[in-house]
Amino acid sequence: MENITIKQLYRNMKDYVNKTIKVSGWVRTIRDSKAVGFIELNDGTFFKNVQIVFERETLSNFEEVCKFPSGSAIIVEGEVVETPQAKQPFEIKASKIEIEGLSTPDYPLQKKRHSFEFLRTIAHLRPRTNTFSAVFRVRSLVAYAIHKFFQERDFVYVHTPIITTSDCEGAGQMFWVSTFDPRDIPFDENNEVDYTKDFFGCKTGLTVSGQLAGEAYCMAFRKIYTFGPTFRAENSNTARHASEFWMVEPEIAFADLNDDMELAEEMIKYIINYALENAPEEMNFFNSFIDKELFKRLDNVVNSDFAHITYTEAIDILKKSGENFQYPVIWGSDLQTEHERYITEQVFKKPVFVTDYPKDIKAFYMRLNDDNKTVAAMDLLVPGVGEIIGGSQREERLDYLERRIDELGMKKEDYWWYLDLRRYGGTKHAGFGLGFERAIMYITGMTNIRDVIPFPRTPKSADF
RNA sequence: UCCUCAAUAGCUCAGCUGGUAGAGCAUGCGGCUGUUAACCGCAGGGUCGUAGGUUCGAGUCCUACUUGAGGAGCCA
Repeated sequence: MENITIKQLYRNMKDYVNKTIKVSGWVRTIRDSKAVGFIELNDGTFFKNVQIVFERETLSNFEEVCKFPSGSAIIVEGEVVETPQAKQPFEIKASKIEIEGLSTPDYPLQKKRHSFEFLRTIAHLRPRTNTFSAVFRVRSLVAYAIHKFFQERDFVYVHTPIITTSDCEGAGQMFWVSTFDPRDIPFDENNEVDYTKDFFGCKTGLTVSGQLAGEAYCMAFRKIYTFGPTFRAENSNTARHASEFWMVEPEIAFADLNDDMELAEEMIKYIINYALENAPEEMNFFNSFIDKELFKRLDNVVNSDFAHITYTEAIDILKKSGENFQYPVIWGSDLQTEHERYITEQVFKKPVFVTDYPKDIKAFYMRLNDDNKTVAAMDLLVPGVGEIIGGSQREERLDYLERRIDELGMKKEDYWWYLDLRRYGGTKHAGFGLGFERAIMYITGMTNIRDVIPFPRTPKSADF
């Protein structure tokens, strides 16, 4: 007998109607009465459940089935029957129900709403709930969409190192990687930690960004992207920060900041469309139960051009807004969250690129503009989530880059290979970093980054 | 790291100005000819986050700590 997935059933229902098939999955709930019972069965392949009907008269183990606790894994044989009047389009009249793995009555997932906080404490079971089933299927699809988007455009996927000596200057605190015995760390004659005795013979950490390495491959393949885990040891306690997250970092050669923004906008629209087209049930669920404005917002993103504004213009708008901001609006200081929110949520009500920030608040590798005060940087701000992308045109002029490294008191030797890229046929080039989880939050309407990562790592929390 | 709030049954919460704990859901048992967050009846279930303190008496007041949430900083 054919073993059918619930996805197949829903997608090609007509092929199975009035046929006897076999399905297997996990019991979400069971309701029973004297003569008949109903099982909500989910087999993992599809967001929706299939309803299994079982009757005392026709099922030999009726009593036993009634007592299956939620969560039990079962195998069902039965006939597919159309039910046009009912809530669900069809159901399965069971002729045989076998237990594969029994659950227990203390199964933590009840037939009721659970708080996301509680579900985080059972992160190993939460993918069995509607919300997390939807989140993580969408996460998977969007990851695929990102590869698809870049591969269709001839980008080369580069695996930049996870363990690295490059700390990308200011991108964030690193987790250090060492095989030292923490109770017995060797020191040199200056009483400094002697990293020459460590595993790699130097100080190493987990990557905070693959960008610098990405640039090297960009200078060979022209268009590249990275997509991998990123680690930041920042003591950030917000709904938008995690210590381990995934980042997408494309880098394009012979390209300037405008090309960079075009790419970013095209990519965001592409992945949103991909989710809407390939996970309609999940997206409908988000729109109904997580964020009632979701479709409205996403439609607005997909169908409108993103706004563009320079940092200086943004300061101007904020100053003239008449809003009573908690933090003063001063040219030269970074935009505060309240400022960013005002611009993207109140002024434009859609994604906004803010460009050309003062050089002193941005990283050393960003290209100096002709005004000598600002750099060719861009942040993409979106309503609700805030900064979802940060990018820039990179400084390709060797003398400018060296001068900047000196100004900031950094050591040129540490960047020898990065400077080489400018020495040996450097071109203008640009790139950006997309916070993958922030994109998932934006697409699903989930408001906490801990709920879009299977087993999230945040300060004081690395369970599972 | 800072500010604010929270922690009571498996879950979600109530518990007033201090007088030794309650509901709904879940679970168990029973009932119900088709339910769909099923319904009806009965039952079991709590050293009130931890450690101190004030008090005749603390879930309730005070202190510290832990964990969580929201906001801020940092960023993606």
